Amino acid sequence: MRVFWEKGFEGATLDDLTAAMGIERPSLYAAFGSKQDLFARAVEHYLEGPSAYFEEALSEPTSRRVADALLCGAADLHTDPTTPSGCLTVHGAFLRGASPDGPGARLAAVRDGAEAAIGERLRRAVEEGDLPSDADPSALAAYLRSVTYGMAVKATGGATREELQGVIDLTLSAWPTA
Amino acid sequence: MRVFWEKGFEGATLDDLTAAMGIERPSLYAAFGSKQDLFARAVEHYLEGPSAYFEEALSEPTSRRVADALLCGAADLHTDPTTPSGCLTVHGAFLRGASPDGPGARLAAVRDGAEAAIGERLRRAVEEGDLPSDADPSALAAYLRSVTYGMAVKATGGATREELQGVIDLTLSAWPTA
DNA sequence: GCAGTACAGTACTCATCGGTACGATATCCG
DNA sequence: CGGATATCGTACCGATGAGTACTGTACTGC
Repeated sequence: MRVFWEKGFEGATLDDLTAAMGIERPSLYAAFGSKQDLFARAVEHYLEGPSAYFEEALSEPTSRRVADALLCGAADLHTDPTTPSGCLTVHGAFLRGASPDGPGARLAAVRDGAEAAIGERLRRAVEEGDLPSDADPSALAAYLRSVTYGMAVKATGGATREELQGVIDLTLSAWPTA
Repeated sequence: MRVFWEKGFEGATLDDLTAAMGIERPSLYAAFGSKQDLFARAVEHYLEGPSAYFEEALSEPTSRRVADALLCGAADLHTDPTTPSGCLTVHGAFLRGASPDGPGARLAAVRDGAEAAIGERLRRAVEEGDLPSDADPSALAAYLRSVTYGMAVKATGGATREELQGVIDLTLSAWPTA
């Protein structure tokens, strides 16, 4: 997973992958079938492990705390010194092949699903009166995702957690209150 | 330029490039030297052409108008139907090689330079009283760049100009006033 | 009209990538 | 202890990428 995270799908060669896993190529193919299948498994692990903050964030009681948890979770993850910088799913947004069943499409679905989930959560917040009735949950979700993507790009380029905190603070200062 | 813009440095093959230019490989090498050199030229043209909105935006009279022009210019560019989606420099943020003189490093310098230029402009705005004295120009610049990068990622994934406008509106609602 | 030169295009080289066949080695069961 | 089997690793294959040598042609200068 870390190899894909660090180098992306195309940047990760089989030599990289086998070296990181301590197994040889035939074993890898016996266990996973293909590079694409292995990547799919890596994405699953990423979503269940490092990116698990996401689901937890959606469970926060107020929309503002949801937003804060999403942004801080992403910033923590993208600058965690024990893991590669940046975001696996954002890294995968720039794949050569655009085949509808390829890894790029899968990641696009993951990203779209995440934004939709945030939108749903914020829609509930409007219903609960936690957000003003004229707030646009979809736009707020797109905003949060944009900032998150942007932080991933900046983290890939070497931004620090502190810099990203400044971004988060400004982002949240735009958050509407009921 | 368009080929690199659309496919990135590594995604653009020599066949793509020669086909787009209507010349053959040896002519390309005679004229530009190498793929990297050609890419450097493409980046120059990108900065001077499509991305020229940037310098104009910095000349806007108020910091808020600077921010608005930067964000709208980026959104327009990234969703212009006559050009590839997304941003050449963001696309290049995810290159395999990390060689200090490679195309990745060059683009990183471009991105860092852009953020620094925005920071400078906003610092001036603080001095001029156009921004409150407790505003943090660097943080605001990082915020603008994050949103811009995020819009580029979203545009690459197919976001529309209208969606991005929602992001811009929210982004600017966080803008401090003197 | 002819020699010299510059150029365009074809076809090649070398490296690397994803994926696999095959031989060597170890393991398990009778 | 022996043989079938499962597993591991080396070595290979076809495809594709960047970069280049070579040949034929057109054009210039005399």
